[in-house]
Amino acid sequence: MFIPVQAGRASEEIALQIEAAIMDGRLSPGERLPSEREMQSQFGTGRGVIREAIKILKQKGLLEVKKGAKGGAYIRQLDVGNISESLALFLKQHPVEPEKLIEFRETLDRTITQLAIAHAEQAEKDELVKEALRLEAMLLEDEPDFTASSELDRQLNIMLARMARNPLFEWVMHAIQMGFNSHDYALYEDKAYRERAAANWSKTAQAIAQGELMRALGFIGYHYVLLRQCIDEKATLTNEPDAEFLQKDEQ
Amino acid sequence: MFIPVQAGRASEEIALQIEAAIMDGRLSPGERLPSEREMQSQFGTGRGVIREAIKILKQKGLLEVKKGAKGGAYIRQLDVGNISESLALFLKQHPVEPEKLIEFRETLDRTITQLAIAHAEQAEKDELVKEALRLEAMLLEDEPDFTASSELDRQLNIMLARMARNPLFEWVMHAIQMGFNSHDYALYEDKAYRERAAANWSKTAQAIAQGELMRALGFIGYHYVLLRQCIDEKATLTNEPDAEFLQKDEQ
DNA sequence: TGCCTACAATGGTCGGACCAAACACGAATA
DNA sequence: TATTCGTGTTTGGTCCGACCATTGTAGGCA
Repeated sequence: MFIPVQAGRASEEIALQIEAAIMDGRLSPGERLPSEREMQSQFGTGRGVIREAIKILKQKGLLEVKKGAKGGAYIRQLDVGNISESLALFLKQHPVEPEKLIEFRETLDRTITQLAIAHAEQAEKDELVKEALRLEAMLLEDEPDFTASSELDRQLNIMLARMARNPLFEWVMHAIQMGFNSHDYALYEDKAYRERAAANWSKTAQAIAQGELMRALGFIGYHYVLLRQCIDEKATLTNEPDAEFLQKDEQ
Repeated sequence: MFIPVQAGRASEEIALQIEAAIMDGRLSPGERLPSEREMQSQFGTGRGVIREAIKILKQKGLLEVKKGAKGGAYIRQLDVGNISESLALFLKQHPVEPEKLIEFRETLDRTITQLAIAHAEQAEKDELVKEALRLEAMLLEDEPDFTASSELDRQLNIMLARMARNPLFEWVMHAIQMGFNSHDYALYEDKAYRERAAANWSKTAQAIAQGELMRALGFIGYHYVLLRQCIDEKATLTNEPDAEFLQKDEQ
């Protein structure tokens, strides 16, 4: 099945061979690779090289390694998690201005909304409304659970993306949702914004359910108006002179 | 209730430590990690573990490893390549229908075009026109170089994405371009399509350069009309050669 | 029948050895 | 003096053989 290697960078060569075997279906998700000691002799190389190759593929998300008897390297079905992770890593080194992220999210939302209205089943649209109302109720409580509501917000977005009936939008949305969960939920910290944003989510969902594209787009626009306002306010608050005072306070 | 912890895994622990050091700036791009043998004693572990940790980080794109004296592991500035790669990998395992890809690309192109017209410098727009004309000239030859023209087409797309002045669009476009380079260039194989598509690219670029949004969007629409036609034709040709005449009434 | 222990398979780690590439520096040469 | 050629040192790349830790299982024992 595998061809022995001799050139430099053997581990990468081996990783490529295994990756190819996975990609063209000679190995399918759930199956197990031979044990390290066995591959060692199949490839005609040392065990360290095999281990490094496995590490590479594991990092790529293609393999899952288990210890013990019946252990070994199992082929994994890739999920969006890996993309989200590398995106998050990238964004840590290349901070994107919040405005750029918002711009991206807004165009993404608008596109997805159009597609969702056109393609989704009525049942899904009703489900979206139901969940949006649930989020609204959750956020109107006196002591909202921020973790739960952020999670629900994320799920609403992903649900909407799925309704577009195009996996590419679903994946991009997923990656964005996982890549940064910081800015968006600033909106929910302030009571005034929270109530308006929640009500707006419900209205958006209802407009979608009724097939009212332009109204839905209007609500989406308002959501981002709110978000921009909210972030601006926070920025001026923390950049004001008394920020200095706050720092001293912390020491 | 409790989350199981995979004990051991020293290499991953080390990778995390180094990654943290990079992320919070204790190590900056361009700097060099200690040699493997040195880290071996610093971490109090075997050299194999260190090597596996380095492999992980290298795969993540955080390190670049060089051999020889003055070699070693250098901290790298991340680029979009890594994200594109993981997306491409994902897309290979989860094939999407061509129509879904086209739908995605079309909305992406339209959005990017709007932003590019609004944000790009005139010089960039003129450069785009110049390159589009170059592509057109290249494709009008009797014996076009498909590799070179596909590459130029890709670069035009990425150039346009960069003009949107939002790294997120650049990233998505990059990833898409790398993820599948198959369908799009079907357009260039047939002489009739090739000429129309090339001329259309030039017109699109010119409309962008002149700030004519609606005209540009029109040309983009036409590009995808052509692409869909072309793919349909190919599909019917390869699947049932006799049914060719059924598609004739389309134009 | 049901629990428990011993065993075998497998990944994880260690240390030492050697190879191969890349660079530095000095000697030999034009 | 400037250039070229070796030669040595540093460093990653590979191999080997041993041992440890975990895990599933089969067989023994109550």
